[in-house]
Amino acid sequence: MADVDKKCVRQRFLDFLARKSLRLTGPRRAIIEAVFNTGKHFTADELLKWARRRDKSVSRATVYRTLPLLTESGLVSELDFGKDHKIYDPNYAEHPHHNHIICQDCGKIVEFESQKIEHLEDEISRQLGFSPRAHRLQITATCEEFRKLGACSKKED
Amino acid sequence: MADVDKKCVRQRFLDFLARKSLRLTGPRRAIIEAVFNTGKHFTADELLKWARRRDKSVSRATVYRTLPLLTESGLVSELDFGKDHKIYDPNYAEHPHHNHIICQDCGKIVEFESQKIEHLEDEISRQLGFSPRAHRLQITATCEEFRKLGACSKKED
DNA sequence: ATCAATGCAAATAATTTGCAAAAAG
DNA sequence: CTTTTTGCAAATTATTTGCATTGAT
Repeated sequence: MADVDKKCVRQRFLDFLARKSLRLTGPRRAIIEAVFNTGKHFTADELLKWARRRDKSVSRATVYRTLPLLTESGLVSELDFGKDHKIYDPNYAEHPHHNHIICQDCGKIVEFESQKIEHLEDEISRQLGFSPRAHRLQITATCEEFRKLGACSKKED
Repeated sequence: MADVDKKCVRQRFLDFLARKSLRLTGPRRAIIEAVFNTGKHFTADELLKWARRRDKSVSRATVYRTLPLLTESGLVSELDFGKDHKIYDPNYAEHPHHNHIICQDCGKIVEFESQKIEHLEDEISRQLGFSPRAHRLQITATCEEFRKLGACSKKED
């Protein structure tokens, strides 16, 4: 993601705040910077850590109060992989229809899009009497590289 | 689902218990009956309620300790719709590859299968260097019937 | 008898909330 | 100044766990 895009998305969120007459405070600024300077998925706890690097005083409560604003703005989406915590995805604005592959070996989350799958989803939904509004497709997989080499170059952290 | 199937699935779970030398106790029996006598998705709390109809003494802890056995057996699957609780699906054994449509209007969850989508999922996974192990596809939709008539005959409870 | 399974109550852990103080517009 | 936002600590809620007791094999 180019720096222009990051700036653009951040600006769109600032506009969102302005539109709702919400105030741009120090803690909020730190959280926003943290969110839109990463391309990675993150948890509430990670976001708190990142935000505190910019402003030591940011509280956990403020992070939890800001996350709903981010998802409401449509610029971040909430993921759920069955863990006890939610994962947030800052890549929603650029690719609103993307899906996820979660690697069982390295934990990495890879994103992909498919017009074909989406078209089939629409078709089936209609047949069943529904109008699709959103979809979530998650594939759990093992990594071929890991199977062959016993290690995975995609491994994070 | 025919009664034969229910009996069959229940029997498969009893076999699973035997294979692992796990004991068939009263509370477990009540929980098993409750699970395999419904075709509906359920929460831990609902299962507790149903099991207690059969055996008043069943404790919440036992329900929570039995659920992992059910999923481990492969006869029930765990769903996650981003709510604060998990939902369990007793229809896994018959249709291990099914997907879900969640109606925003009436809350109903409809199941469907699609070979075509699954084939595309496999293809894309391979292209990205993965071997797919499991997949979860959830479509959130609105109900056409509701849109036209202002009411939804699928509405549950 | 032996060891797994239970109920109970207390413990977890992520998230939410009440409230008085601080800061934005 | 007025209203929103904050940090703190306490509350919430689904789920898990320690432990003494019960029950299946």
